[in-house]
Amino acid sequence: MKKVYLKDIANDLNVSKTAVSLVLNDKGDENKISQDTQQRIIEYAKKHNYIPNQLARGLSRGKSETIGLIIPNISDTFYSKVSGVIERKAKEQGYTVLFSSSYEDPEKEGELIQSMLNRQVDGLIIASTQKNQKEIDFLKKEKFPFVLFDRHYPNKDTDYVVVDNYLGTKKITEHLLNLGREQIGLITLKPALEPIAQRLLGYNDALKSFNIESRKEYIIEIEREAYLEEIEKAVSKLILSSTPVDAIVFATHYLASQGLRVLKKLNINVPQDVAIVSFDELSAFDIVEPPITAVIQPIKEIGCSVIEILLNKIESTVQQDIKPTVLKTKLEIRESCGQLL
Amino acid sequence: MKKVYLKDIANDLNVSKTAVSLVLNDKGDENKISQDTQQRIIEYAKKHNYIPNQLARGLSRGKSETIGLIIPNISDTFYSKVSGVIERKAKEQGYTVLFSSSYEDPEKEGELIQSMLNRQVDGLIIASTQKNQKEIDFLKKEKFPFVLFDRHYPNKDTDYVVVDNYLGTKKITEHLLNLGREQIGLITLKPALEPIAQRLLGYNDALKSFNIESRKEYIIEIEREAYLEEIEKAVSKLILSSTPVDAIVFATHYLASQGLRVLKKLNINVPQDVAIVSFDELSAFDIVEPPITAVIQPIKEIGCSVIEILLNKIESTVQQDIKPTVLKTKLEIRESCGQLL
DNA sequence: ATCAATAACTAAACCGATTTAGTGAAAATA
DNA sequence: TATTTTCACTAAATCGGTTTAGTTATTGAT
Repeated sequence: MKKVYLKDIANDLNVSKTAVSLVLNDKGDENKISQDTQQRIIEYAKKHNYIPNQLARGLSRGKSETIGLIIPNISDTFYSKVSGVIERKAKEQGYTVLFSSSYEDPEKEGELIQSMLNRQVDGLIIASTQKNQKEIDFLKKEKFPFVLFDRHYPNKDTDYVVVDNYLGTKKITEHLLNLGREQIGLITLKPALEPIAQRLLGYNDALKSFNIESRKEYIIEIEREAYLEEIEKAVSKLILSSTPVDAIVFATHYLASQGLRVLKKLNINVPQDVAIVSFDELSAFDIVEPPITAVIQPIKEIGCSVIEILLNKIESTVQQDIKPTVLKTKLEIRESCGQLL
Repeated sequence: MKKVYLKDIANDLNVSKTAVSLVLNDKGDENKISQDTQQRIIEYAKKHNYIPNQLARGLSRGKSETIGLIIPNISDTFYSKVSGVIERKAKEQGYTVLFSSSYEDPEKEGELIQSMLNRQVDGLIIASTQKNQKEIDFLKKEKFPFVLFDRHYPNKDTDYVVVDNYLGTKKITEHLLNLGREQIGLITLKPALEPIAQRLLGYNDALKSFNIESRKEYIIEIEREAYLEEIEKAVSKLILSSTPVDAIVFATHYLASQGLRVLKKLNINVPQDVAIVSFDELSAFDIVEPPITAVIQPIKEIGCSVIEILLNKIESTVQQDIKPTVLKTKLEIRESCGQLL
């Protein structure tokens, strides 16, 4: 069975390509194609399994019904879950998703944006490395529809969807303080990224609100690329210091799980010796030993907001306002903080 | 700054579209375009940030440099990790990945295959619901490049990449038997899928090789959609039976983690009261309580094999043989099986 | 001086749709 | 009866590239 094109249908049925195209795009009625002809076209198309070529379609309509998704890493549970939501919602509206991971490489991210643009995506969703001011400016200037999520450029006026990283971290830190912990360490990443910077602020402000001075040596900023090794040093330093901590805040789920791994290895009792909390979680955090208290990100809401804003921008003809969305996190209390001291 | 097209470059530089196209596609030399002209074209393109339209390009070349990835669920850690590998490798070869989740719905999967085809993907990667014989036959008949992974159609002659589900499950079951466990239950899914069926076989054959009779009431097959509730019943049944099990094999990572959750809730000691093992794992399985013994799938190898086979098919002009790939799993022994009884 | 070969291009067809601007015939209106 | 509307279509341009089949002008060989 040979592939069948619009032209073939037109030829075989002795009608014009125009008629076929109109009918198959549900514009037969408004263009007064007779019911009989419509029937014949639709039947023929179905019978011969006509598959329209989206490249041709996209080219002539200037719209590809595709959106580009650029994230740091699809293997990370947070991004894979948000991606799942985004893809499902996009599909519901007829869009397909092209995705690529930047692996935190700004240059790669820049290339990906270009590559997505030349693939004529109708819009872009980016969890950025935050080092591509130029590309973002370009998108803005061209009025190209895009939404940032998870990480935004705080000095740029763009649409974005983030969670309240500041408040989330403040909440978990205060939770520790409320339980009587006072020597609280923070293991975080080098704060190049906005959410990470916000988490540091939240930690500091929580201490401040309890009149506890933030100690430089309690705050350890790790290089992401070498976090597996560095976290071991970090934990040891906090625990074996002359003034050891009695609690540790981990700024991401992978820092927390690796941190717990190290604590177990060092035979430190959690939460008796140190309490731990995590910003963001893994699905197994409730069955690890001990179950880890964490601030949870509203995955579904993030994905839904992102896609809603983007599709609005793509499909509405009037200029949409730029609207930042900041979602609330949720504190999930488990046993890794222990009871009131 | 207006968008610049091939035509514009040609007009502004007083050369033909042909020349511009050839030069920008690195075919200037072989088509004897003078160095000078090449220079001018390349400079102009760079200066004006020329972005070729891939839809147009794809349309005229009959190739989109895109591959389609259809999986049950991008949010599942196994698929998201394999997807990560696939996307990275694809990108290295200049391909971008379109992805969509079928959520185990065969009808949706069928639509996705059609949708990918009309988007003119150059090849397809599918972790199938295994209920789309028709579509698979269609792809075969059209000689369309595709590779199945994780789940294949055992009665169909196609390329696929899977792990040895049979042997993997046999290994973990035998591990339990070697430690002296004899009343071994299996919590698995309704065996519509090939890997699940294979896991059941592996479990049964392990028992057989130890001359232990497989008991019907020890094998519980769960409906995937309702696994969270059903697993509770399943575990209770195995544990509270008049002849309770002393070990449970879980056929997937999510069954295992949910199973452990339930065991904890029921105050059953693992591994003292029951040992547990899992086929496939979550990244936190080493820090849950107790750490769960599991059979590990070689994620990276799976992804690499898939993409290698597919790109080979896409890019080679000669017909490639159909080649099944079966990869080995690895047994990761942790504490959830305890010591030799 | 003549013919073939080569260098440096280009015009135009083509990919497979969508869409604009019409067309001829029949029906409705003046 | 003449004119306008409506009906049921269609020819051809267009989207933005790639590619085939030439075309000149120049150089080299005989």
